[in-house]
Amino acid sequence: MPELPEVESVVRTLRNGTPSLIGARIRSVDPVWPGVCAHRPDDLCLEQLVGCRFDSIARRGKYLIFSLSCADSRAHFLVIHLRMTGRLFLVPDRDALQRHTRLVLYLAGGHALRFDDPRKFGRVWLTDDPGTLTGRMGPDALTVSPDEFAGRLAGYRRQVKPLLLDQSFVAGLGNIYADESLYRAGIHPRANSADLLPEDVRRLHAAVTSVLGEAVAAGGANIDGVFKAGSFVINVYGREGAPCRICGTPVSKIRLGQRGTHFCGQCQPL
DNA sequence: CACTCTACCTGTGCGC
DNA sequence: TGCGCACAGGTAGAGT
Repeated sequence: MPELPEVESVVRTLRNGTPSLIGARIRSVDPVWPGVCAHRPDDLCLEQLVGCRFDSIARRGKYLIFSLSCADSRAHFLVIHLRMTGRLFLVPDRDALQRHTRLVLYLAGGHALRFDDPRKFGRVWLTDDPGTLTGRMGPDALTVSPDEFAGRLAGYRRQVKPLLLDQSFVAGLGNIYADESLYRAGIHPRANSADLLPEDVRRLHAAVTSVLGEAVAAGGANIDGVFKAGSFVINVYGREGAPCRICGTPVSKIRLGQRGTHFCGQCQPL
């Protein structure tokens, strides 16, 4: 399940890996599963990608934003959201499509950018204005300052876990890192944001940015071998009943805002 | 505004 | 063994 650290890892691999996607020109497009393209009314068609060149790659929350140079010399952006199970990689263009391949962009030079996604939740957009997708998002959760975090939080009166998941509050946290951040901060997921003390808010901000920063540095998470890519150690997510690594109390699991929520009742009192 | 529910999907893992 | 079903969750949108 790609959240901010996993998406950042994809960005860095595509940008700095060998080969790099930067500078590559799109030779042809194979929309293996056409539903992968969200295609809102003002969006462009994927066929218009042919001939475009990748100039740069950025991340905004969990969105990947590819800046393109195209023949019509207008600014085009390919935007991709991996959602739950999407994966993106550069492969030799002779590589066989996989069962869950949804889109292939064949590049000049013998490689292809392939998008695989078993659950078909992931989407791509081709647009002149990525702000139509990311405009309402809050600041990036990896780099938000303590003051901005506290200032924005003060505008809400909500359960803190669903608030952390709200991309218009801060962008990039998903279910796993929201639980991990609250655990590190020692804050109960059901706590109301308006009841947090200034020191709680400061600790929560530090937890969010440090958890994400460490996960980025580790190349993502490692959940009992489910995520093989990274080595970030998970403390509560998916560990219901297992002993808290701090106090030994069995990790609790509840449902909060329709989401599985994991925490230590001892270390995160309400 | 805060919240709840539903829809979108399919692989996994459980109970029977 | 095989069947059925709950479950996982990011986001949008509708409803309370």
